[in-house]
Order: sequence, then C-alpha cells, then structure tokens
Amino acid sequence: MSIQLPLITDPLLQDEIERNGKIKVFEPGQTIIEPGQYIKMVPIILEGAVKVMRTDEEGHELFLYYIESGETCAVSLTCCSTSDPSDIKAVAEEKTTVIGVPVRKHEEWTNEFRQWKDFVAMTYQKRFQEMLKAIDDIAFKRMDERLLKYLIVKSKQLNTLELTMTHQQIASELGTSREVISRLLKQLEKRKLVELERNRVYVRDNLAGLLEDIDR
Amino acid sequence: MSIQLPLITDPLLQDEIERNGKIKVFEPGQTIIEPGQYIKMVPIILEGAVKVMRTDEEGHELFLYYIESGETCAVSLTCCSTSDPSDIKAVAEEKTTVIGVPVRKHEEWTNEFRQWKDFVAMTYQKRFQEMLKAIDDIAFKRMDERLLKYLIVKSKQLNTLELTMTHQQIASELGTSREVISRLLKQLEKRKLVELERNRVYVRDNLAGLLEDIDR
DNA sequence: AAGCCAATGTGACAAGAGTCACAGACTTTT
DNA sequence: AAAAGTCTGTGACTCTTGTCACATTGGCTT
Repeated sequence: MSIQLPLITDPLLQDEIERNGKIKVFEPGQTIIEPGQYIKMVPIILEGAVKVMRTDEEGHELFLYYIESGETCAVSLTCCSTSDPSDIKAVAEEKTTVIGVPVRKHEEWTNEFRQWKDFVAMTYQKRFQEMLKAIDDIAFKRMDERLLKYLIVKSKQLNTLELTMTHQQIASELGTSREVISRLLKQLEKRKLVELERNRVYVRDNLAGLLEDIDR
Repeated sequence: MSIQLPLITDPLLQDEIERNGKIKVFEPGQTIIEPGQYIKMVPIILEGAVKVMRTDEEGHELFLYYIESGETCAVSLTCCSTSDPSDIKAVAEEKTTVIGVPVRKHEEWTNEFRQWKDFVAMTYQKRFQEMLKAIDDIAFKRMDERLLKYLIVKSKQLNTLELTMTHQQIASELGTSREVISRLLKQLEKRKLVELERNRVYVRDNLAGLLEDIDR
C-alpha cells in the first residue's frame, strides 16, 4: 500500500515514511490521545478525521479544531521535541487511519527533506490560525452563533446533513450544558434551520449554504 | 554590541544574526504589528517585552500573551513562510529592542544551524501552550479570576507592584467593559488585594504571591 | 479660582448562560 | 407488556456580564 499525501510528493520522503511509520486504525469515537499522556509518535492522518479538544481539570471539554487527512498535529510536534505530556485530547471522528512516525525520524527528516520541513511549518501555521479562530469564537461570539457554526462545520466535515449525536455531546464540545443546547436547537428548529429527532440533528440545506459567511 | 540570547550560544549563528539583523527600538505603547500588515522580518526581542493581542472586526481586543526578551514570535514565523498578513496586534509593553531577521535568512538558518531550528521549535511550543492557557482562561474562568491573574502576570512582567494604567485599558485587554473592571477592582480592594488610585493599580504583596496557584 | 476633561464609582436594568427540577417521549431490556 | 434507562423539552430561578445613565473625583489649563 502506498501513502498518498498531497503535500508530500518526494518519492524518497514517501518511502521513508512508509518504511518507518506504523499504521494504526481508530474506530469512530475512539480516543487517540488524552491529556497527561506522553506522545512518542508524530501521527499523520491518512484517512478520516480527528477532533482535537481542550479539557480543564473539572472535566469540561472544548472543541478546538479538526485534523483532516493529509495533516498532522502541531501539539504532538511540540510535545515530542520537549517530551512534555499532552495538553489536549484527540478523538477519532470517523474511522481513521493514522501513520505514526517516530520522533527521531521527524528530527532527521527536518534536516534532510525540504518537503518535510515545509509540511511541519504548514502544520504549525494552520493550527495556529485555527486556534485563533477558536479564540475568536469563544471570546466574541454568543452560544447560538457558535452552535450554528459548529453544526455547519461538523456537517461539512462528515459530509452529511444528518448528524447523529445527542444534545449532551454537542454541549460538551462547546463547553456548555445540555439544557442550553436543547433550547438553542429548538430555536434553530423554529427558524427552520434544522430538524430535530432523538439522537439526530438534521441540518437543512438552507443552513449548510451559510458556511462561507460564517467561516469568514 | 554583541547579542545575548540564552538559547543561542553558537558563535557562528550569533554572528550571522548580528550581521543580517536590523535593530529597532520601540517606545512603550508603540504598536509593532497591526492586523492586516505583512511581516517581512522575524523579530527577536533583545530587551523589553511585547504584548500580543487578538482583535476582532468591531475593534474588540483580547490579550493573548507576552513575548519576552530572548524570544521570538510564532505568528511572524508562520506568516512569513506563507506571506499572509498578520492576524494579531503586537504592542511594546516597555521600551523594547528588537532585532529583525530577514525571512530568507530564517529559512537558510533552519537548514544550517541546529540551534536555530531548536529555537524555532521552542518558540512554537511555548506559544502554543500560551494560546491553550489563554483559551482556558477565556472559556472556563470568570472575569474576576481573569482580572486577578492579569494583574499578577502584568506586575511580574513589569517587575513592579505599581501598575500605571486606567480601568479602560485593562478592560480592553480582557475584552470587557470599563464598568466591569471598575466594579471588580473595587471588590479586590475590599478584599485588600489591591489599592486603587487614579491611573494606578497597586498590587499588594499578599496578592503577588498567589501567582503559583493561579498559573498552575 | 474657575473651568474642563479624563478617570472612576455606582445604581438600575437587560441579556445570556448555567442550574435545578421535573415531565414526557422514545428505546432497550427483562 | 412492564420496567428501566436514555434523551429531550421546558419553566423558574440565579449569576455573571454588559449597558446606560449619571454623579463624583482628581488633575491640568487658562
């Protein structure tokens, strides 16, 4: 099996990754990294998507961003180099195939392969910007806006208008309580932007089109 | 004049930085970078401190973190590589001396000097963690806690218990309104943690000692 | 000293979000 | 079919924060 990463075309580097990486498959919902764990591998997502969240001491969670296929995780890059434990939690959002690269190789390749260096730089850049976006949302937006955006992003992410999840799950990811989400979803339903069923939020297509406005 | 950076001891690299960098001095309060500006230089702080803030479209500000002497700015590192405009605002907090290094040199050194590469990695790592801390504060803490922490961090930062600033300035940095800060400061005064005067907040020493608890 | 302006203090109110309690509705288990 | 468990809907209340209005204070200018 050959590795296909849009940003890595150098056959030598591809070969290196294939020979040194360990492939792992995670089922939807499976936790990949938890806060406090040490990271020994730099994971590159081959297929699927990973949800990255911040958690606080009291168990509150907060969705930060997705890592999609072809991307890697900035936190692991930084944690590795200093061998600090992880600050974040990562959960497979879909069935996800990951290739884990030993830290040592990452350091080697940074010296040897221009493309690897660019890949790493790109990753930092992208994650930084997503963190900034997350901060904007949390600091400056109200929960209804955040919920709306969350639903749209998630439905794009999973490429479906049918989101199978409970209000409680949504609430956790947005760092609020179930009742708040129930109420806000009900409002969205009244505005004909979603349809609600048990364990399911159906994103109506007039909402799905709004992404551009919201994502800026 | 010779450059003193704790993380850069390689004399060859020091020499390179000295020969290729341009030194600039910023007065306290002077804006170094504003959102939308393009960054052509990687700034390394030689002396002083720089305050990094996020801003939204409506002019709200939000303090993210300080860059202190010996450090560089992760945003500029990422912005440079992609020549995107800045997402953030940076203001000199004290009188600050900066040496600006051309982007091209940064790329060169990444290949040539192990120490430069480590320096850059360190920077990313540190900024990432500060962003996460900022997110924690915004998402999970109330304004009174944030204010307390802000005062302590600022007083450590400037190495003084006398903070010369108005309530409005504090409010801006915490992304709230002047009245809220006035009220909360008054509460802190009642709790004997600060003393208030026009244009001045005096951080009492029983408060200053709290940093460890708060910063985790 | 009078006037002015920026900074601060404060009460009153509104909006958003979090919490509690509890009622239904739907599923799964027994 | 009954019971148990999960999920959702909702009213009532509280807390925090934001906003408006206005009074007061301190310091500077003229």
